[in-house]
Amino acid sequence: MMSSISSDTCSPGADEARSLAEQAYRAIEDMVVRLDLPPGARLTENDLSQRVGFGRTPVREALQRLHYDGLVRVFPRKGIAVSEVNPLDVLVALDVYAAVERLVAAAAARRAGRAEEALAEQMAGAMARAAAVGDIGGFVETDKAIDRILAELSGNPYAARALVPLQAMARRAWLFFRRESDLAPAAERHAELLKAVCSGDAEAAEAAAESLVAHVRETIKEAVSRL
Amino acid sequence: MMSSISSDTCSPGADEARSLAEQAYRAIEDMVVRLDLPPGARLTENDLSQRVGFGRTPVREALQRLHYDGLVRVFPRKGIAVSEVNPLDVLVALDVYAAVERLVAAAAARRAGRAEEALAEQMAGAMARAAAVGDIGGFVETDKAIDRILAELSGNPYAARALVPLQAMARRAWLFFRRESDLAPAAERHAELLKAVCSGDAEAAEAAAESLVAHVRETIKEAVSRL
DNA sequence: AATAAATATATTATATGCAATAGATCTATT
DNA sequence: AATAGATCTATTGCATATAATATATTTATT
Repeated sequence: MMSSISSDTCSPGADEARSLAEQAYRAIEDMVVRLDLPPGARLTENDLSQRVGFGRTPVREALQRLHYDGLVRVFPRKGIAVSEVNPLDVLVALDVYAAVERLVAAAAARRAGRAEEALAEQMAGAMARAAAVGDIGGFVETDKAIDRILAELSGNPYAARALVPLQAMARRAWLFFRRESDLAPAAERHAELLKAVCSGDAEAAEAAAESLVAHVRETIKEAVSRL
Repeated sequence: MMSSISSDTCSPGADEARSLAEQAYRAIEDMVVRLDLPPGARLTENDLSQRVGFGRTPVREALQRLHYDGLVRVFPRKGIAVSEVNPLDVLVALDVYAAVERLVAAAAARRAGRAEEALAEQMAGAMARAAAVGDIGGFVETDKAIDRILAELSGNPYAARALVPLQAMARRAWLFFRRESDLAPAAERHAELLKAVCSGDAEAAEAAAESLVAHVRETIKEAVSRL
């Protein structure tokens, strides 16, 4: 009977049953973003197949998604490479990121209620703690979680979808260029964004989103100026 | 030697050698957007395989891209369906479309020069003629060409990339809901956008982009009000 | 006749095999 | 020794076979 419209455009949630291709995507995306697979690293479908334990097909499908996301480059019949982190490119991408993230933040603020406050504070706390201890893994994990929450809260799956590759790129670039001292300010910006959203003030949320992107921009510009 | 950075994030140009998967994507995308495969139509990988003349693998890869674009829905082990045109969803997507398209229009305006004027006028003319004669095929073709030109001119491949699914969705919805009388105004909006971009006036270009999206919005709202 | 179980069918998900090709290595020729 | 050609190797692109599963159909039972 084909059922009525379930609003999901695409990806299954965190705990749902996932295809091997989906698992492969998440695994490889994570390795790329966390710089575990560093920029420029050469990959082959076979390597990754064995690494994640699935056949070539799901890995190949994952790699195509990563290619669309701009995280890897495919050289036909030559191999695959993790994309370089080009700071000028990232700055260009950040313009798009800012525009869409503002929209998401504003929409989320308009829809947020008291119910979200607890979760938001929990996230802000987790991120602040991770930052204080220098726990990069935890920081990134919380960052991803916050992005998921805002996307969900915004009620705009199209914005969320557009954001996916931009977030991946921004996150990776930030991780690549960041210094130890950037952790705490970033956590602070996230906390302010969450607070603005929960307060229901759309304009404040937009400003907070802009401020967050500005921080990333500055981190990258500073790194460039050090070259 | 792996060559230096070629700025392409992804898709090959119009005339370059294309993989079967790329060809399949373009063919099926076109059929979906032009409503040749109508909303709700049931598909199978095998059907499409035979229809486009390739094996299942490239068709499957194309379908996955279309899935990410939101043009088809995949029901695991049940089949595939062309997405319905949900006007409320489209209106949500148009908010994102507007935000990104404004950015693209502004960037294109800042980078446009005298060289582009001829092409722009040619495009505007082609679209106006198609509209006058009621040549939907030609209209859509020109519309796509204009989008490609603006994306190229903007110098922001990330915005262009984000726009792809939004343009497909907006185009399809517009084709679905439009009436004969919408053709000419749409062509007019496109012409104004092109003119604003070529004039180098970023603010005017943004306004023109907004006006174009507003026209789509109105077309859809009107259709909804007729239901 | 109605219902439940069993079976068949349709379809995607995954694995694997083969083809095409880019690049590296080896060989022969001068 | 240097170079051109040939051959080998690695790698993705594509096709196809198999597995898993959802749905439809049939059959048996009451």
